[in-house]
Amino acid sequence: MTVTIRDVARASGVHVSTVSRTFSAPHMVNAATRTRVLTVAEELGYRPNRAARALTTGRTHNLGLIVADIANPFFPPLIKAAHAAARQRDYHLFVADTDEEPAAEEELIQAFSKQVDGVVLCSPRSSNKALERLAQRVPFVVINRRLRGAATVLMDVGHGARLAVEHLAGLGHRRVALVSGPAGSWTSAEIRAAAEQVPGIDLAVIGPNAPTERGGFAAAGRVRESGVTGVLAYNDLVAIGLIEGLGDLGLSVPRDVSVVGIDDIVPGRLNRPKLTTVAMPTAAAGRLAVDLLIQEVTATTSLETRLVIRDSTAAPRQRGSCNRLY
Amino acid sequence: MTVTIRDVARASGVHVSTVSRTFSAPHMVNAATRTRVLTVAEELGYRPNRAARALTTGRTHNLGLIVADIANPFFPPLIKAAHAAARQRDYHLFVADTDEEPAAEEELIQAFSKQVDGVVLCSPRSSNKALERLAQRVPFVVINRRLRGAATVLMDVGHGARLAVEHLAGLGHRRVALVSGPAGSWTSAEIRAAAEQVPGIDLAVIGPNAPTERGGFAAAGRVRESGVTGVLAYNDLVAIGLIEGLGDLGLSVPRDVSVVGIDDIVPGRLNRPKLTTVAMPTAAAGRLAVDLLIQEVTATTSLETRLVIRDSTAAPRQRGSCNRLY
DNA sequence: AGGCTGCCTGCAATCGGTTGCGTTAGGGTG
DNA sequence: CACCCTAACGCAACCGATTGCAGGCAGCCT
Repeated sequence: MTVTIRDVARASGVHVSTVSRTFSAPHMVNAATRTRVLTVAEELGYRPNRAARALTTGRTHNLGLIVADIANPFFPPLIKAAHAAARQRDYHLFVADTDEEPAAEEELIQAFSKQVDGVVLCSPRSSNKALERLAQRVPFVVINRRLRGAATVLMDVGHGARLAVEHLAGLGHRRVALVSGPAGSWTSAEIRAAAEQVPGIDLAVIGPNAPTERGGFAAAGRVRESGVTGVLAYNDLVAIGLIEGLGDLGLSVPRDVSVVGIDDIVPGRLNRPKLTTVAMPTAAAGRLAVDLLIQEVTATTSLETRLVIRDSTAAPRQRGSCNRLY
Repeated sequence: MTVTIRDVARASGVHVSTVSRTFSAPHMVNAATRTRVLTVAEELGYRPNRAARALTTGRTHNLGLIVADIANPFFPPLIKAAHAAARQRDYHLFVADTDEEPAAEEELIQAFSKQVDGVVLCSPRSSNKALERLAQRVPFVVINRRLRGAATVLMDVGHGARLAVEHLAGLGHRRVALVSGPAGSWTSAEIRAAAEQVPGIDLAVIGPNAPTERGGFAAAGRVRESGVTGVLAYNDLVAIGLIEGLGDLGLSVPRDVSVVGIDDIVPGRLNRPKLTTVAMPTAAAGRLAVDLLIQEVTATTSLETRLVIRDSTAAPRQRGSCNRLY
């Protein structure tokens, strides 16, 4: 059936331990023996069983990646990058989806624990207490959240938000709305704190909103009433929904209102108008998280974000024509 | 460190085999003993080591999922559904990305083989020969490709393409272009064959094209020259790119040209105009593939596709005003 | 009382590899 | 020539769990 180390040993006339060593400690075996074992193994189609190896070494060469929602366009680039980084070091990647449920998150970490060398947790929703408890069962690195004692990869969304508002200010906008995300979100707080620091801007906060296209769509009315000329949305989906909602109210983007998103997801790039947005380095975050995990270093990293200026922002209309809208 | 079956055995005063049986064959152990073992296990925080279990049982309770490109919006819903189905039956899912390279595909299957009970191959690019050889190492089910001897899940894109062209015909279009995909693609051939069967339609084939937004954008000129009033695009990305390209040429969708996509990916839903498209049941395919794998049934299934009519299709303009464009 | 049956449980081999330790052979040294 | 050293390999225990087999015990029948 499946060819084991013993088959190779028999066929090449050496002990199993020698075969084992030719794979895991080649320098300990005579060159001639090694090549013989190697060719026999090749002929038989032998491949070491990683699960069996893990039993004694304690290292599985597997990693887990847990995200809130695989189908959310924010995550796939991160998953892809994490996979590539893992693959490069000959690790395999379990991917799991919590459907935004903290309970599923904890359950998954538990279930993974024996089968992986570590897990990458993306924007975890569980409580600090639960996470600290779980950290004792399996090493992990957290993306997009601060957590004592765990390696952390942050994306500096605050800085990006600031750039976005400054960009609006630079275009001449004075009254800007922040269409915020869910209450209690770490990201939401970061964005708000940064946006409020930009001088010369009169900031209206509209929210909380669902972090989805529908959330943005639903906020259009309040944005209009607020009389702002520029908007920073919680994320690109919200921005896209908002643009559509504004369109239904007769407001055109960027002519009547400028809109900046956050994340730089694919649908935003394909949107019309193409979305000006704060690019989150999700690929870099995924890659880095995997590297930290494999190298077992506990560090806190903050990744740069940058502003990508496309077509959804422009200078505000003249005061006269602007007023006409209200 | 990590609590094993032996720890539980010692703490509850029974032999390891009894502990093992309370978990894997509960009916074989006395109720009183069972509850005692269970409570002790709970207290100690014992969780069976699946890798160790796999060694004797031969079943890992892991599945592999290999796709061409995780970041391609077509795949995430499929991955999510596959994960959910696996999770429901207490399986874990390895996810891998081949970056469209057949060699990576074969390598990944090999690497997975010892560690999974089966793998789901999505639109595999490898040769039939290679796949048939690999099928002997590990069971797999193939999505979106016919393969002798392997379980297969097909999405009936031909039927969908036919519905799309019939939809255009029903709106009054007579001259329709098929903006095709890469040469040699199974899907591309299916679409073309089906589209050609619709009576009363004069079909122009434009292509091959890259299956991307850029491919669609680049095809806009030829679409215009062909003088068609309706287009069926190879997929939604091509459709989105095409719409943008047509816009740059002064042609508006759906006023001047109707465009139908295929796949029903998120960016198409968010696009403006919202894309009329052939919905591929990717979630159902992912779910089904996993179920087939777990139940070890070899079957060929063809999933229904359906047409989702949105805003990118309309009746063609009157002949006079239409001619004005050329 | 003796024998039979069936339920629980223990024993030990096994899955595929890894690894500390012991053995052997060969070479170098005094 | 005796001695030591080292390189190369074999031996066997072990990782954490499963499972066929056998033994103990209670209950039932004759």
